[in-house]
Amino acid sequence: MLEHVPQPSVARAPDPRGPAPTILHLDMDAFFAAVEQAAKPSLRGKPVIVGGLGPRGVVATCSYEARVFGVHSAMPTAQARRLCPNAAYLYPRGAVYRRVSGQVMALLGELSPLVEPLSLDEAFVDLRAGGVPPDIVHTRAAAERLRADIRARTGLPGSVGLAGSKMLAKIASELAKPDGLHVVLPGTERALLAPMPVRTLPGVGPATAETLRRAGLTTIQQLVEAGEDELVRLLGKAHGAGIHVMATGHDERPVVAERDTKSVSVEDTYDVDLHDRMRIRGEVARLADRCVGRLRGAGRSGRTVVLKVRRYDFSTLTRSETLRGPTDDPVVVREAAERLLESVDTTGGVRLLGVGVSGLADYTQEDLFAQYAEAHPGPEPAAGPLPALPAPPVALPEPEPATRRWLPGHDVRHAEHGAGWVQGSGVGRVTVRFEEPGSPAPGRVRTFADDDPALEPGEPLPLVPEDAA
DNA sequence: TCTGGGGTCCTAGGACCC
DNA sequence: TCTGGGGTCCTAGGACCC
Repeated sequence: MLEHVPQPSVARAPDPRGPAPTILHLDMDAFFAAVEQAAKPSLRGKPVIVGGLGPRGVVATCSYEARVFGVHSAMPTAQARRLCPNAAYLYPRGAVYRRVSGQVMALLGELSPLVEPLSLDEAFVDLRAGGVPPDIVHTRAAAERLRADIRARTGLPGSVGLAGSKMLAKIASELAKPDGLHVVLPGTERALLAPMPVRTLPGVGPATAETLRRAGLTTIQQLVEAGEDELVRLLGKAHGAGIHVMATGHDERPVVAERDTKSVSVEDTYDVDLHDRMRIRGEVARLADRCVGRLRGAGRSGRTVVLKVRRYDFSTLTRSETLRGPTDDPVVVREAAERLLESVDTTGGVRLLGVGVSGLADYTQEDLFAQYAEAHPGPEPAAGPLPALPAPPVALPEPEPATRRWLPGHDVRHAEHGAGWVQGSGVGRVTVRFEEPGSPAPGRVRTFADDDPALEPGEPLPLVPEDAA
């Protein structure tokens, strides 16, 4: 799991105590919830929970005010409602988070060409590659400037860890939260790690932690004392060795700027289990089309089609089929997914279906068609066995028109009252709070009929006026 | 009123080839 | 003539991450 690649050679003599803290890890604080609080003045200082709001939804992110009640990420939303009934419950606004993330990543790009995003709200930066002198004074100054720039540009707090490796930089940003900076000084790494729980190490999740606990190992210090051989015995070769290396404070993984996407997938969990086989087939076809839509959006094609089924009892299985060549043809992917479904027993009901494509190539169907036409001049492709490739490029079916649903948290505009967001809806009514990111105080609340012609979906507004940066 | 959605990487067995 | 050994591809499942 760990790649042991030597770091680029250093212009200065390396510190004998360990590498200078030139790896920066940024982690935005409660990102989705913080964006919502910035966008909606009435929510500032209040518990905010962003996630799936249906009967099977889970919390994606919650504000610090909600964490006080015991709410956390990945908790079922129903449980969060019991713990914190007065929070604001909002559907995620993915487009807004992606836009803000783009602003943050752009600021990181100004620090160094070596930026490795881990998600919308997290990234590693190799400061040395950005020409920041590898000493604590300069790296600390760069980190503080970054935090200030992020706040000025987006209005949001972010925490930063600085250390000599990715592992320790990430641990440091966790220590820095909320809205702080933590630097791991060279030579202090092992003492910092020693008392921490094994779960602190990347790659140690619930299963590994339980295996280690049964062996009497709960702290990182104990992992070091157990030794590599024992960890390999407990966890297997690759995992055990990797965990041992990290427990001793070593982590040579380089910051990698551009990772290639290796798979594309979509999945849906249904509010109630699906039983009807025709319905299930129809859903698989829809998912295949959505998956191909994403695949094409990325300008890619793929060779292996994967069907995922989660049954009523949460048991999950996958079936896959590898085609002769990569495709981005919705018909090909749909038919493969439907074939795979034939081998799956769905009696008892299905709670989730998913379709994915892996084995990605940098081609679209149009490219393949052009390639084929070039290689096989003539009116019709031969009907021979090998190149199943080209029927002419197939268009994706039009997505079904978006039904007008008023989801809590989403933006609306009223002909008379202006911009606002949905607070709640039901029984033919929708309640809207009229406020904008720059509003000085909580906005006023109005309730409308949910088919009021004066009300329409609105565009999200910038958190900070565009000219502020 | 249990358990989302989007990914990555690793393992292990069997097929197949040389 | 009773059982090679290595390498790659495919499939399925699982752990982990945010």
